[in-house]
Amino acid sequence: MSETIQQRCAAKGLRMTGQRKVIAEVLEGSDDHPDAEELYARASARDPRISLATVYRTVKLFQERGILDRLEFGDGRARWEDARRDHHDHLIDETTGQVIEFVDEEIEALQEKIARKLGYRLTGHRMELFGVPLKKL
Amino acid sequence: MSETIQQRCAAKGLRMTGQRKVIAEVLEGSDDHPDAEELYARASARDPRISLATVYRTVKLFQERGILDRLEFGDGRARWEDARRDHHDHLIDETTGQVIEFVDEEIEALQEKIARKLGYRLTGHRMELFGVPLKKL
DNA sequence: GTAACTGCAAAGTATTTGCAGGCCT
DNA sequence: AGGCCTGCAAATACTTTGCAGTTAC
Repeated sequence: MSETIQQRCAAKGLRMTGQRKVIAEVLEGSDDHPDAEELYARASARDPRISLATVYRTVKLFQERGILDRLEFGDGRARWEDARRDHHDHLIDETTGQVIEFVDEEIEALQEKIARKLGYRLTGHRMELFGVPLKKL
Repeated sequence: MSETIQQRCAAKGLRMTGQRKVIAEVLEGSDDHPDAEELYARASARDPRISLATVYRTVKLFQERGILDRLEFGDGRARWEDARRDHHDHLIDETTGQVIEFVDEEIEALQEKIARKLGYRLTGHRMELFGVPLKKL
């Protein structure tokens, strides 16, 4: 495993308040894609001394520091996940809202190829397969 | 070229009010990705007899009928484009917000392959390359 | 000690909706 | 004619922010 979120926060010199610790722990223990409200619920369960506003401020801060990735699944709210989770992509079933994680080696190469073709350089791994109308076979 | 938006509306039996005609025309004449506010501005320029609420209702209706695609570029508002535009994908520069359209044959095959692997079937062509941190070379 | 952080509530965006009147077919 | 559509404004949903008090370092 790679460093915990808290370790990365410390490495970046972030002041670790009680609230930030709790939010970091919640995120470390999540392998799904919680939105702010859900994070707030999980964090409040551990420590009620926390507000929704702080959740919003914290995830934004963590994202700016590259600790979290912000995801959008098309339902109008932002979702969050540890930027250090093993690389994977998301496939969203627009009818059910189901999120499927997957990995594909070709995507790695393709990301690189397309970016290069367009005169860009990839500095991260996040990619979304987005908005594909799907039906179960 | 394929059918106009208005033709597809008629084919689907949608009542063509003055407002819907104007919005359809604006969309037919757009090759970018306007949001609701921008569509409202362009439509108002042609005919001031239109409200923002109607723009929202109309794009939602058109999307449900498969006439428009809804895009999300990570800035919190929905963007719209004709679902019949030539197939292409979007690469978003998260720093500048710049949207780059591109086409890549491998993506076609990859979409199909991944969907199949996961037990899904693609019924459309829309895909987004999303959330990739980029830097100009 | 002091600058950064937090809770609370109010403000800000983007989008949706109830209602009374207007317009396609 | 009759139901669908529209404008307006209020409501909703998500997120941000001003301020006064609190806390990490």
